[in-house]
Amino acid sequence: MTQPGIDVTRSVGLALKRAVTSLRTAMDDVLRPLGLTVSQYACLEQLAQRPGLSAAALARLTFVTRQSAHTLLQGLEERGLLERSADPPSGRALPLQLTSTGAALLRSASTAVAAVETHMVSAIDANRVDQLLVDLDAFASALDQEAGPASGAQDELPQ
Amino acid sequence: MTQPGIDVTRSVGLALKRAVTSLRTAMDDVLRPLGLTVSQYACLEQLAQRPGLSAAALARLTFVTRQSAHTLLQGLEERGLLERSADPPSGRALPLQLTSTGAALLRSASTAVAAVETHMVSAIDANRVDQLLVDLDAFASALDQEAGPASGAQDELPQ
DNA sequence: TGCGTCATGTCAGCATTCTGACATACAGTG
DNA sequence: CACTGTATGTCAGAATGCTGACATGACGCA
Repeated sequence: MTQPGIDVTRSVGLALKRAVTSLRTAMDDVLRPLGLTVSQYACLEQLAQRPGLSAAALARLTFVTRQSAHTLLQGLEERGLLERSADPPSGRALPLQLTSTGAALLRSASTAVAAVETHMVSAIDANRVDQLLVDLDAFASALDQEAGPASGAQDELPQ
Repeated sequence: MTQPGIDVTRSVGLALKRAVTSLRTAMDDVLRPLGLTVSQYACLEQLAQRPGLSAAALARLTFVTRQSAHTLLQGLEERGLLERSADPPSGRALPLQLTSTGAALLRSASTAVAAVETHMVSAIDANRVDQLLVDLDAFASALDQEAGPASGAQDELPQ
């Protein structure tokens, strides 16, 4: 029973999972009144910061497949929160952009999500936040390089 | 565009998600040759450390619903990796335990997973690991209390 | 010009996990 | 003993995300 080193009480992986699960639940709770899921919010947020993104590019940024992004975007488009330019400027990629309705909804969502994140972050010493970000990023980088490219999604990010 | 505070480059939530996504992918990669998913591995691991657990208790420990655990356990039982005592000692709870086959497979899985986690953790200064665990735990606790009980799963953990 | 490759959008099917619901078994209370 | 409450196991359906596959448009190259 004394295996290599899976002490549950000090597994970083488990601690990460717990934190993410709690965060996701909390975000779900504040986004539900707005009729958004966490994935949908992530899409809107990215789209606001990078208008004209294609669906495939958006998928990479939100760490899902472009198929998943496709169905998700369909729902958002039907609700009038975003629109896709009818004219493909270059290849097949259709630039996406928020409608004014979508932008307004995103503002509410951003405020709510920011409150959740602020509350979470306030649970630790402010001086450690920056270091924490660096460490988490180091984790992702270490794991991604190990497994070869295309770890988070099916392609590299285009930057 | 200058909203409350959703600077993507320094969002703790996003950093957490990236790290967890990368970790999950890496674990999937090493567990796939063994025919296990991350969820299945988590079940086996918990079961090895706490033999006699009921399915519902296992669900709480692995942060899923007992319905999900049920279907997952069915698969593991059919593969002969675990067995449930036919006699309910008390209520309806059927104690679960690993078979020797399951224990052997878990040993391989544990070794593989430990290697992934070790590799991830080695990306940061060893002195910060303990603090990181404390901080992540503080995140989860802060979020859980906010949203009321029953955040991670549908019930509190029985400890 | 024609062909191979790649990225994208899209459809279909499958897997996983969730919510909802129901039956059962025990504990507590009258 | 009967009634209520709680915990568990289990089934059914829906939601979400994945893999696989295909068609299309752009680009590089002979």
